[in-house]
Amino acid sequence: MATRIPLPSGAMRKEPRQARSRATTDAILDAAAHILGERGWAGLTTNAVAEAAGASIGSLYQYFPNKLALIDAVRRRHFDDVLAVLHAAANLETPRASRIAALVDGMIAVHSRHPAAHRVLLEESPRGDDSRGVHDLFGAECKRGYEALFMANTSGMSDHVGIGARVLAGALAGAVHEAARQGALSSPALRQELITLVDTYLSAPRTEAKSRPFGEKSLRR
Amino acid sequence: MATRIPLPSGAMRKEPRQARSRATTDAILDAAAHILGERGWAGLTTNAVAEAAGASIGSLYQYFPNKLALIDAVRRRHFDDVLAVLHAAANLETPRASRIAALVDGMIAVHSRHPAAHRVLLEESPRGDDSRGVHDLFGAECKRGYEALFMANTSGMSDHVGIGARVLAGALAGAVHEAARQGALSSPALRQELITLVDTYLSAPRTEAKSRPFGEKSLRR
Amino acid sequence: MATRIPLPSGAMRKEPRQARSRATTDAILDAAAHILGERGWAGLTTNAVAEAAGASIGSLYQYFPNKLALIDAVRRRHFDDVLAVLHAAANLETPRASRIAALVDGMIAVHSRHPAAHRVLLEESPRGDDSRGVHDLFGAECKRGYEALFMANTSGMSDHVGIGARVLAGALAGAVHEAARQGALSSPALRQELITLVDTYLSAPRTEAKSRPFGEKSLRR
Amino acid sequence: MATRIPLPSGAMRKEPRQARSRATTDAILDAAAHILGERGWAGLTTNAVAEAAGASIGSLYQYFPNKLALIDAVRRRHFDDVLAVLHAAANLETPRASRIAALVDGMIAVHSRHPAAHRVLLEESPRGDDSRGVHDLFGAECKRGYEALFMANTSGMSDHVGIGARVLAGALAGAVHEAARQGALSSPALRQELITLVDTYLSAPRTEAKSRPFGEKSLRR
DNA sequence: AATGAATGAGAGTTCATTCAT
DNA sequence: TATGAATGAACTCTCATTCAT
Repeated sequence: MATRIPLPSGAMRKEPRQARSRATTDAILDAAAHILGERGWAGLTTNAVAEAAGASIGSLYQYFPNKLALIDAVRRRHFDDVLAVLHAAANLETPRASRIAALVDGMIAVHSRHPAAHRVLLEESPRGDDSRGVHDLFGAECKRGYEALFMANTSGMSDHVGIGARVLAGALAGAVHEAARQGALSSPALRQELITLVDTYLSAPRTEAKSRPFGEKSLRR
Repeated sequence: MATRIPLPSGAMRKEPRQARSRATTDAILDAAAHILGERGWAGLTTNAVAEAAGASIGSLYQYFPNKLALIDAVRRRHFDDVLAVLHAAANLETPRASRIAALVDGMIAVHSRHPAAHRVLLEESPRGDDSRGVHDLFGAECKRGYEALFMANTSGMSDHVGIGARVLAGALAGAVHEAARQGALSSPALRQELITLVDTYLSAPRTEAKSRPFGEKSLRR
Repeated sequence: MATRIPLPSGAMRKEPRQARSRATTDAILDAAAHILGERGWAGLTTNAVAEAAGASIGSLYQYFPNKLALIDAVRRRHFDDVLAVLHAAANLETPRASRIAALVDGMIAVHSRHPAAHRVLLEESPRGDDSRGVHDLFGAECKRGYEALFMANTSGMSDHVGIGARVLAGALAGAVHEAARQGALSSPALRQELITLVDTYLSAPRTEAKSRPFGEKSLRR
Repeated sequence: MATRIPLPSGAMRKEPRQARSRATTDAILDAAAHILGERGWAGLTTNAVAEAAGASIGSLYQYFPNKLALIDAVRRRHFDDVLAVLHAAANLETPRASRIAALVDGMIAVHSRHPAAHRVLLEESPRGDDSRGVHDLFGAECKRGYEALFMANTSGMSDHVGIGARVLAGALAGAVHEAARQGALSSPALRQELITLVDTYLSAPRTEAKSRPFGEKSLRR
């Protein structure tokens, strides 16, 4: 594989300010996401990305110091999208149902662009050294977003905010990825079930009592 | 040069019958799962697997015709574990709460062995040629298992069995994987939240009415 | 891992159009022929070829998809050379003796470049998948060439054209290869004996009578 | 490939005196010749030979110190056969035509056992270090045999004995190998053409005059 | 003696990355 | 600035050979 990491692998070699540069980097990122989804990590070669983007391999390295920085950038873009969805879903000025629908619709929309790429991106793929910073930063941001959403939509108080947010995040992402794998992202039934999933989970009665022994009774509402 | 004899890339070159051989192949599979979780697909080299298993690279290839067949075998083992959990959770002779607890506990247990390996295994990693068969077969089996579980634990009827089962499967796996990533698999709070997730989702009122327009009302219990 | 894309294993990955590329591929082919003659098939490693050609192993694979395609290319070049000699030797506008001398001199010249490589090339060395096509095509072309030559230089008619051409082809190649092995390719005595071989063989009286019983008499002139 | 040569690679580890051992070594040699002809040098692996011979790889190494010694033994057997044919063809007590027929028939017979193996064996395949001795010894013996045959069947004197013998040897072997490749070894026409080839070549008028300038005239009888 | 699992050097091939043009 | 030929470290896989049983 090689994966030599000579440079500080910083985000980008040069910020693309010109319109042309911007178009090139976007094309590269799109190509990377596309190939990632289509052929998986094993099929994601820098040369393949460059070719699919209509650029030369040299140009690719003009914008991204190495392969890891490239996929980090793809990931960052995906995080941005997810973050935007989360912010919308945490907006208390809209009714609860709308917020949940916005969350579900947003997640579906986000994953509709490169259906298969995201799971590879999130679940696998090594993180660039820079990512240790950037990725964790965005990961934390996502966590905060989900926690805000969790608190905004949950009725009672709960000391499970951290865990609950992660469970929600994982569950929703998992269900969407699974649907993406089956090519069922656009099914109305999926939408409805996801809403049910999120709605019922967030509606579950919770108390502040720490580690209340779980028993048969607690399962019944 | 060794004229390439494609081999069905199938399961194994030779079935390990002796105790020793069996121990070796198991060690190899464990090593592969371990490395997969520890270093991801990019870090999974056949030599690293052999070394970690305390075997020589030659021995590895005595049992697995190629790298893909190796990870397919790891995947198959994981599928078997998941399947066992599903069967237990679909057992109608135990009370509902027990079934759900068994499902959650089982999934947590299954993912505790190689916390990080499974997401890489399921979400990424190319499928061997043989996998197209074996994997899909197990995938279908899992689907059936989840559908049985869905029907066994859902109160009303629903025409969303297929989608619902997938949503449940994806959500549970996603949440568990996310927790595994955070190293929170053994947290009691996680267990409780997962039970809540599954329980509330399965308890959600469903009707046979096809594509009932989703509105504010349906979100309220 | 790089999902194996079998490639027609065909001629070349990219046709070398530029002068530089052409020089590189030629150097590689020469190096391959050289090593083949010097160290035999067992000594022909792709890395050795690349090094001998003054190129990197990567460059070699830029032009030849695999080792088999490489030796197929070497073979093809040799076939071309042989074909050219055959065409010259079948030219009826020159006197018979000249034609035969041209054949012998041509074959000696062709084998003088890589004295030992050709026998390895023709007698051994697996044929690439593509070769099945290309090689047989050239083989057929050679056969036609030899048959034309046989008919052009034989006095009487014969129903042994096919066999006779092959015998001539094999005999001449065999004698030249044997001489090459002894390093006697440039000996004038060799030239004379080869001419004698070809001349007397082609001059032998032949009749159309099928399978005339061979007896003592037929050996006497 | 490895081809480590640790032992003096002497002929054989132990002379097979017992009948059983003898049968095993013969089976191994036959298997080697068979595979060599069938799959070429690249397909000749020690494990394949052992399996084809119905022996274990361990047994093979009990009789042959390494792969090279194995093929040297195969070669030696072939040389013995050829030598026997040469001796018969040099026997002056039988009429000339019979001698030539014996040569041709013998060579055809020798190559009928493993049609394709011999060319690989003679033309290619590395010589074991021991072979340097054994092979050259047999090679010299063959050369002497062919020279005897050449002198015995040529009418006039000639200073081309050495070259002529080699040309004859190479031509005959080449023609037979070519026929073997085409699967035409048993054709009566082949036999007749080979006899013509040898007969006319040996019958060609030769003088002692050294390097008589070759011209148009010398081609006409 | 015979067996065949195990070994590991080394061969074929890929692909991240550089740099001359 | 853009290109893509060239590079070579690292990877997958084979097979000659050994040795415990």
